[in-house]
Amino acid sequence: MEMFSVRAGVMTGKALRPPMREAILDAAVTVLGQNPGASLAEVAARAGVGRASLHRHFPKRSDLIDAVVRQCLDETAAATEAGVRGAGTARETLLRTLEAVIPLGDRFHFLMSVTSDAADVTARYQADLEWLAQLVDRLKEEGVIASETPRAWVAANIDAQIWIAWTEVAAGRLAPADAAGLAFRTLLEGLGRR
Amino acid sequence: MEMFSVRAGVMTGKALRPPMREAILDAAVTVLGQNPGASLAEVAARAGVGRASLHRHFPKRSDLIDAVVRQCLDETAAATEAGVRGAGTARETLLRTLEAVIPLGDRFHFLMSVTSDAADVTARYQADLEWLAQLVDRLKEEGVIASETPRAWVAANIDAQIWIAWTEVAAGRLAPADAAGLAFRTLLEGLGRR
DNA sequence: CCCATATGAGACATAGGTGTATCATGTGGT
DNA sequence: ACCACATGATACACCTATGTCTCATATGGG
Repeated sequence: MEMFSVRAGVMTGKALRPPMREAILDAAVTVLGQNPGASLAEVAARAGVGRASLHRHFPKRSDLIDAVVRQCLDETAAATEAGVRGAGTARETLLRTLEAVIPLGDRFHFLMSVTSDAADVTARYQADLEWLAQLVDRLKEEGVIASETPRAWVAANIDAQIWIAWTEVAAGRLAPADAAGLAFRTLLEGLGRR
Repeated sequence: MEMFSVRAGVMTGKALRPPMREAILDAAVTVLGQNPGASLAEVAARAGVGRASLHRHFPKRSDLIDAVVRQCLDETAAATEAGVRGAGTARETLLRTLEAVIPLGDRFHFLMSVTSDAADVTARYQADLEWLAQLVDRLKEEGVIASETPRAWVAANIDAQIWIAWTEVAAGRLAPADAAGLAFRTLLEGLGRR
């Protein structure tokens, strides 16, 4: 179930174990995402490291939280950026964004359930919300979405579809390849029969 | 912001202050709903009650949790029952259920975020899920929803619409009278322009 | 081979939450 | 007026999590 994001190991040909910092962050996303009140001992155990080592990299609990939030913001930002990069209609951008973001559902969920009071974190969070608002406006301009629909309502529905799709995929009830399409269709056309 | 559910005061003509038990349960829904890890001192303070008195009514934390979960189950069950009582199409039942359940969004959210291991609680929870599954089946039989759509997907979307609608109402961005209709329309027709 | 560095394990003090007991006060009913 | 009872405040012991420290070990580079 664990998935290590291997970024090092380029220079040397040897298979490098991911740095401890990465292992801890990955474990924190999983453990704290399921239970925001989990102890650092649980996080350390999941990461396969000693609790003392965890404190060496992240002296205080809030340091760990902030680092995880920043990583989640990095990953989701990279995903949404990739979705936006290919120019096209807002409708196509929405679909590409769903495809890119749904696999990061656990990251997404973590950002929802945890609050960080670091200044840069809240700033970046606001930026993400602003970006989403602009996408909604473009969808309205293209006539994809009725302009009377409240922006907050649309944004909340997009978030919800991402979360639902990831949950269903993670539960094994939905094929990963089908997730984005189903979320896209449900978002725009609902569950009603055409 | 507080809303006391007055059930006593029938025999006597005097205006009775709601029993302490009710005040504590209401406070627990609010406080523990926002932060499941909140301390009992916070709950007691919100209820305007001493921490010792809280322990007299609910000796252990788990007792309080269980009591809150049971009350939330009672309230949501009463609401859904009212929605089902009036015979009609599944489509009408869904709309009535949304109208009845959305105002209980905080209760609903509490049931989602908190886990209780009491036997009767899990049993009633299963019963609620079963009820929802039957409603989904009826919606499919009537042709309201495509029969290929996975049951879990439909159920998750109904839950999401309830939560979104309550959140928007609570935030003051949506009129309570509009909530159920908007959720109903979004659920069946999506956000796309007709 | 030797050494710098990082890690794991454990001990330790501290803080905060939980649960219990006690006591003074206030309220309602008789 | 009196009494039974519930409440609030306080003190207390207990437990868990946190954060710091020390020490033995291993690993990797020079």
